[in-house]
Amino acid sequence: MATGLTTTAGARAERLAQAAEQNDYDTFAMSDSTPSFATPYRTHTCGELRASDSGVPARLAGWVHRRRDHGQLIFLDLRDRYGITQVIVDATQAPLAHAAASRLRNEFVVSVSGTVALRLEGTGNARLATGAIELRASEVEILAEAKTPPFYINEPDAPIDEALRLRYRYLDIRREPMLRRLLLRSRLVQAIREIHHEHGFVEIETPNLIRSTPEGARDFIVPSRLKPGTVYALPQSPQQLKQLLMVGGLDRYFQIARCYRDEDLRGDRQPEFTQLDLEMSFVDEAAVIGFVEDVAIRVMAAVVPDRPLLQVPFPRLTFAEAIERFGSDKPDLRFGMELVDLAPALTDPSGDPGSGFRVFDEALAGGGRVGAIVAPGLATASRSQTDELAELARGYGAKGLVWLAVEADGSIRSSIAKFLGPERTASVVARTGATPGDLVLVIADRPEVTADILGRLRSELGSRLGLADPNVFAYCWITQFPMYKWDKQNRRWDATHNPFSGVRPEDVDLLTTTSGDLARTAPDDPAGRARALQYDLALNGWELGGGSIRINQHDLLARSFALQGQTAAGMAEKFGAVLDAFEYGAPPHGGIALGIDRWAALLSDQTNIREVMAFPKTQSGSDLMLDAPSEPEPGQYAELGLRYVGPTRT
RNA sequence: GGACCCGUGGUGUAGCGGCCCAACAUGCCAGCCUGUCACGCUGGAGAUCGCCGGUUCGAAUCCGGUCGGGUCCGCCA
Repeated sequence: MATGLTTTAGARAERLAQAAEQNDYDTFAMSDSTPSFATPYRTHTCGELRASDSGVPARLAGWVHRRRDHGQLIFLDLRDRYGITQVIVDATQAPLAHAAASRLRNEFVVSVSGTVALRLEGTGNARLATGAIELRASEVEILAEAKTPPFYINEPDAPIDEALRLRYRYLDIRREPMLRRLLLRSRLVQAIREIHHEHGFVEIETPNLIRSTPEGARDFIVPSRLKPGTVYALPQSPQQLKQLLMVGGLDRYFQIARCYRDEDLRGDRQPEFTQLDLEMSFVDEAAVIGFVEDVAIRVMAAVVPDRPLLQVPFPRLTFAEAIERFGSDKPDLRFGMELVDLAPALTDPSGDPGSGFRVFDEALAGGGRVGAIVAPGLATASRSQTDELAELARGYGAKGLVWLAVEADGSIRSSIAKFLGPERTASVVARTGATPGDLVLVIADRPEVTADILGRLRSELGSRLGLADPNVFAYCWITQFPMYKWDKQNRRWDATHNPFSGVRPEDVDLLTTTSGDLARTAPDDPAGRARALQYDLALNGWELGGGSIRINQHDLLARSFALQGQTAAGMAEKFGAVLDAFEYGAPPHGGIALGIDRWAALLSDQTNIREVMAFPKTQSGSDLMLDAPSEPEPGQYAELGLRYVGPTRT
């Protein structure tokens, strides 16, 4: 196959190195081509001129980054998105230009004509790419005056209230950190587009006004004027549409797709966000994973060529293994601190039943799990610090938190030492591998709850203790997700990912119930053990995205849907188009969707996707710049046949 | 839906019952300055401390509410 889908790890690594060499991106450069930026306002950009240009006449346009007025001599730092060039205006050489320069203030927009000249001996500025030269001004034209900005444009490190930055986002974007991140994001998307086109993918736009599709999240809805009383929904993802494109024979589709979900926001969640959405026909799981891994490696080479990848090819963990070892389906592999199952250490070697600590014994007797993580260096934690950790654990749903501190001299301080006795206390500590100075944190609960809480503690402590190398990128694949999770409220199975996700061939026979009737589900059904052809890609503890090989056979789909409590009528209601389409020859297909915002944020070392979005919304969903959302214009409700009745209680 | 944190000249902070008609830095304005690059020097203006209410002889400071922003839980691929 010439698509790179079957490349070996070695070839992939080689290509990575090669790509890294070829991509020598300057901070401000947008691509490796160098288009001309000359216009009537400028002959060059502010990042372009070098010593070799000295003597040539030039005209630059940009914003006044800073002005240094020495009386007869005025220095201007002229800025555009390509860089900064020093302009010098000499009253004795160009009196008119000097008069204009005297009027200038920060952020005025000017166009300056003059001659490129080497700077005087010893006055070069090594911090500027253009620092060897300056533009000796003959004419200074003010293109636009500017009010004093509400915050510093010219100090990249200045802390500024984010609300203020959002209100004046167009000014924030002038600042170097935002500019750099938006350029990085542009390169990210560019690299994605390039590799997809190289591999024969077709870029297709899908509509934003669609029918509500049950994806799990709340839809944004748009009332229809032409059909009063009905609504469109904004897509939570193009999921069904891309599957229909596969039925349409497109074979390889991708899109940089805007998606919408009306749920509460977080640092890594905005109401509208962007996905790399792709779907391929006639592929298996390995083919999709292999291609997407190539995309990711290519992206790294194009965007962050000198940042190390922890492991290539990316490690692949099964869901069960990820939960077992890290308590998370998106583990941060940059540090260890793996979960330890304490059960074997809790049995008294003398054959005495139980651990001596009732909480542990009850958990184990009920099929639960007693697990631990080791926090390096935290043995000196004070009582109030361990209390704080216990409070944290309770916030994650823990009933309590047991800790054992291994003191510098090897002795063990613990609230439950007296229950366990010295022998079992020692064996517990030995099992965790904790060494003097470490703090062992123990949770006892149902297995999945224990894993979840320890996973969250691991993640939080990893960040507090700075265990992860911030320079490294650690990708990993999580595979073999369970097909379903038990929905307690509705007493039925619920797709963990996507109702169309395929089942692993060896687990097809598990798609049954103990009752024998697919409509009468119970939590101990074999279906609960069925694993899906589903995969997630995680990066540094963040879920970048996930996908699956879809079910393309009607009877299997019907079976899977029945387990999810869907009646034939309900299916037709919700998925009519896809089900119809599948009657006309649906190829085997699968794909993935990756969060572009999260990806760009991680590659920019940001913990917040707002930092890589030009115009993001606040946590309460407002756009502080446009002041959205706003009340409709008079008549808009009437036109739609709507009336506002005020907030309703749900 | 819930928990917690923040809101003081343009900006970032200090002040946390009276010493505050509020301090510092920076920015802004004016003047001076021919080699600066966070230029420098001199002088000046600028805040009823998010808003409303309460406690108190007295509130930036304490309490309640509210608005705005953030972090997290729930929610959400």
